[in-house]
Amino acid sequence: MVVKRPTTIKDVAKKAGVSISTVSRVINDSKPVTNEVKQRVLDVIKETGYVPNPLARSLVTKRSQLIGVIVPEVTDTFSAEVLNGIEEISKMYDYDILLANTYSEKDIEIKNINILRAKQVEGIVMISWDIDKDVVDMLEDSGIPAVYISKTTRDYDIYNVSINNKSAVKDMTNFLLDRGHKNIALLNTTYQISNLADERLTGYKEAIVEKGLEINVDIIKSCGPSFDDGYMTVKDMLESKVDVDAIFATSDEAAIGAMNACFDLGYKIPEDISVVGFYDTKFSKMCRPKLTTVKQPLYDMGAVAIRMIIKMIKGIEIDEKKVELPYTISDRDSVARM
Amino acid sequence: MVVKRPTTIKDVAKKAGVSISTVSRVINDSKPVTNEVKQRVLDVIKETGYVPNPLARSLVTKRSQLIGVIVPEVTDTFSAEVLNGIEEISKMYDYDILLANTYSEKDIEIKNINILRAKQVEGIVMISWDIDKDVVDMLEDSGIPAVYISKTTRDYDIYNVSINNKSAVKDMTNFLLDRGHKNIALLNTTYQISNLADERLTGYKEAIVEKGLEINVDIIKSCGPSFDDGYMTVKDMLESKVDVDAIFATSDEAAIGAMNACFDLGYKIPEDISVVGFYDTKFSKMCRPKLTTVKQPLYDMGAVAIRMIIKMIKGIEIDEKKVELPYTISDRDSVARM
DNA sequence: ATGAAAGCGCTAACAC
DNA sequence: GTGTTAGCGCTTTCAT
Repeated sequence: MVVKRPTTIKDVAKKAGVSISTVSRVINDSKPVTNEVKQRVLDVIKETGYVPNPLARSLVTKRSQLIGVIVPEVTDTFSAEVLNGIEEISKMYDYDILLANTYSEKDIEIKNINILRAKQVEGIVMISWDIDKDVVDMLEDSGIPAVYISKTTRDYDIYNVSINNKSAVKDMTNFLLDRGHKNIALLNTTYQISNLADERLTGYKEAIVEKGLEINVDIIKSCGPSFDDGYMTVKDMLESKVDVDAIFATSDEAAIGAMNACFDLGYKIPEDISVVGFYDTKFSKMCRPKLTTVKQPLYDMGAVAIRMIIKMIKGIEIDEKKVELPYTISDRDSVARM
Repeated sequence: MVVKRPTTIKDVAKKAGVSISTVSRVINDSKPVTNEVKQRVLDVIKETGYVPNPLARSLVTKRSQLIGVIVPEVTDTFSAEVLNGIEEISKMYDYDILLANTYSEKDIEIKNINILRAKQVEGIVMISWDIDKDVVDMLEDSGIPAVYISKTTRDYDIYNVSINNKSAVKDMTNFLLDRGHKNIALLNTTYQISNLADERLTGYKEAIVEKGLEINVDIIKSCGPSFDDGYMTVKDMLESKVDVDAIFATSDEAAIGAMNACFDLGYKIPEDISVVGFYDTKFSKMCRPKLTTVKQPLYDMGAVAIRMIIKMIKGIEIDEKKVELPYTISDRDSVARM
């Protein structure tokens, strides 16, 4: 395993009998070069397999061709699919992805932002459930273009890509209502803060009230996003003998937990109780019955965020700071027509 | 959003009234510096928030503190959990992760290796289902330390982290046998090549034969790794009325597909048929009954790979090129005692 | 113990 | 159109 010294611009220049600036002009197409000379340089480059050292280049241009991506959990399906979009689009623009994981911990977020800054990333995409004020301020201070992919932007004046949670929940609630359901339980995902949960709750309530029905607080539950959270919440709820003909969980995993709780207590889905989820992750097609859920354009959210970042890097004006992407309802097999 | 020019070593030197070499010595602790001077420099650094520019540093030291990670699919659970281990450990050693996705396509793999090389990564972790000879040669040629996390190394002389597939399959087959099962169907995951499938098949056959039972080729099936693959394969198999009292799928998703096929055809799990999987991804706890499966140390595989890379970068000898990590059987609820 | 100076590989004035 | 030169921010001899 011999490590050979890579060819540099000097080597190419010497071999082609030109100056290094000419070589630079050829590789960057930055200034006109006589065709004959250009060809000679190109030949040498091909022959030697020369690749410009991006470190040296970045040092002088101040451009690293690197974009930092901060995710709460690589293993989280939501993040992974968004990351997928980010990765693919950034490659199209010759950017590379510097990845950092935070476990949703503010300290780690801040630490990672510092690392990414030091590595000279040109922009940062921040995926997180909630957004901390300190983090926003810090990113703002750094002057690095930043786009958030967060479920709630709170009231910060930041660039953000998401879907409209309130109206998504409202639409799904209406969907259930239109299918004849009257007692729709809401398993509202909570994170550290209630801002997002509030938005969703509002959507839910609006739909119910507009239908002329009453809000039943006994079937509105705060509940974590995991399978177990959904399972336990529904188990408790059903055992307390409330009237429920549909369950809307604001996470697919919780919805599947809910389905399993129903099964275990002898309820049939969707005959006895309908269950719907949120996100349309791959889980939703793996359970039986297949889960009806709000489909969010995760890949596109990543793609859009990257395109925004690149615009910002280029100094192109962006009309809207907060982008809301369209969602749809994936109607599968877990909702009855009553 | 004012972009302020970052503090450089020069600024610090001037402010502290010393030369830039002294500052360099202080930040790298590379040569003795008088305590008093050191303190002065440290104060200025703190005051200005100076962070050394890693690009400039890398340019002279030839060390980028970057490790390239190539994955077949960010959204794949296996890759994501391995990536998790890689990310966490590399941060511990002050390395950052440059991420590239390949969709298991050789051309993209090669393209990405080139990009990573150009970005001066010090090492590459390559996660892939199968390993292409061209890729191996290319990586070898580049002289960049590389560790593979692949399910099969074929016969290449490469650094690889995995589990022993043959013995894992054999152990699980024995587990089923010991529980009294006699007709164990094998859903053997196939990728482009059969090398890995062969290893697994051998493990399966050895267990059966050593128990003095006969191999029944009618219940040995090649089958993709997805939910649908498992579902269809098992549906076909059960409809053809073969004798089966257990199904061993070499992927969790296929196993869950298998479970669903059983349900749909009226078989109870585990009473009528036991089902087991492979990997222990999060799916295995989300289905009912919970899936008994071979648990692989995915996080650790990433961690071990990174540690190997770092050793290689430091020029430390590595005793074994191929590391096999221990696996266990996660015994949950999908296997009967007969 | 400290400073001066060279140079990592490249781009971008500036000359000609 | 092409070459010369000055840096980018840093580490590392080499003097002192």
